[in-house]
Amino acid sequence: MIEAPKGTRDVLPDEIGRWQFVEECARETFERYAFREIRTPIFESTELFARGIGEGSDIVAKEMYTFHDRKGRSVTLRPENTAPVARAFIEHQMHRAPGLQRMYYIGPMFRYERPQKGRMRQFHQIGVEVFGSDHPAVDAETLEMLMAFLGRLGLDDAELALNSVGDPVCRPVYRKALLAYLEPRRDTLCEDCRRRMADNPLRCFDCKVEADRAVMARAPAITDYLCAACREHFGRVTEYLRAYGIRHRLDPRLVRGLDYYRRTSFEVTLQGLGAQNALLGGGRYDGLIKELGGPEVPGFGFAVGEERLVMSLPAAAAVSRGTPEIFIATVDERGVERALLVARALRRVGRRVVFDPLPDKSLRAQLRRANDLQVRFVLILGETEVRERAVTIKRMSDGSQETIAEDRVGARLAEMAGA
RNA sequence: GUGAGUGUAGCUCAGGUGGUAGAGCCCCGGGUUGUGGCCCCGGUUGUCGUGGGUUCGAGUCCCAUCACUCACCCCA
Repeated sequence: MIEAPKGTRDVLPDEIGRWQFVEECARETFERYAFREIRTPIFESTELFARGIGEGSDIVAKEMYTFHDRKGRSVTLRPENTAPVARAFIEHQMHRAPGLQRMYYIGPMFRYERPQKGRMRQFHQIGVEVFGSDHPAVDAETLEMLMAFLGRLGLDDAELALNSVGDPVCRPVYRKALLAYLEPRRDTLCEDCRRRMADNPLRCFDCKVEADRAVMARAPAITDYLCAACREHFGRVTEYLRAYGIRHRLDPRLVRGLDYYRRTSFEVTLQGLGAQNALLGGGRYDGLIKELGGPEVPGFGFAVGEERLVMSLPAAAAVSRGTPEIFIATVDERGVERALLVARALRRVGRRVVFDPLPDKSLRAQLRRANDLQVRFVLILGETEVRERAVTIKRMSDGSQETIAEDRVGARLAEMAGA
């Protein structure tokens, strides 16, 4: 049997309502803030991610789905979408448009990893990007939009953690200070942390080893090393958040894995997600456009893991949608032909009609099926009805039924449905 | 890439110490020769993940392999 590839899965019709609910909520919320959708290719030149995300990041180093096309070009299934959106921004000279550019996207991403709870090789992200301003109000307003979005989904226990990771002026200074603290303690740290010290000492803050956490708790905090400009920016962001009344936790140990982040960095965590408790992450990336060969344009954005979102949705949000309201039952071939015509007439006036051509099944079996589908009405087209050009309408809620002329069915159903 | 756990019916799972498979749900039919839900009666459903080995005999023991799950790494 051929099965879905490792790390991929089907979202079946029974579950799709939750996905559609989340996506509609996202579109509606984001568009209130003047964000517009952008759709970029699902694969890009490998170089885009190597330069955008950073050669040293785990994503680029070991998690990309990279292959060569028939002409030998190296292409990669996108592992994230900020770099592709930035690429599109540059390619289409969007900095020449007046004002800020605000975009959102919804779609699949790919990372070659061992699957576990909340982590798939093909997963989906809902994300937004704002280009063209480094004003802290952009950070604050986008965060406010994010929290509004989560609120509409009923995720009230989401926790926002916030930090500033500095910029190319102050981060190297902090890095040096952190290493100066860690070096004398190298021997007490775990193997992983010693490795982290070499490539990105800030990652030591993510360590889960108890002893290491104690060491890191007393480590210097990046917020004490920010340059004046970064400190000013971060201060303004938190002020705006206070003005909004948005609950958040300042976490000087919050570091993110992608190289392009500057200044504001944040994530939202939720209980119940398993070991992968980050629901989303984001931040400011003022150097990215330039790095990719574009003009000096600042940016800010975040990406939500849609699987993790759907997983965390309150049960009450499990809306079933578009279910049929009318079922047509027949008992012979003559009835089938009438059923096709009656169904078309009803659909033309907007009713959702299901007709399973099962005249060989007993009426009882067909009604059982109608009951499973939870339709409100069943139209019966038996021998008598066909002969008299009539239709029997059965109301499933109380079992009552009446037989009327076929050409009056639409009007009568409208009355009954309205009542 | 590393570690642990689990693979038996469409689904959820039972099957001490080896004797060639079971329940509930679902599905189908009937109780109602044209009427759902509840109830009752009857019925179908399996290469026991795969391949080897031990044995008179393997769902059960051994080895290998694959898949899934969870965790590490890292991240959404």
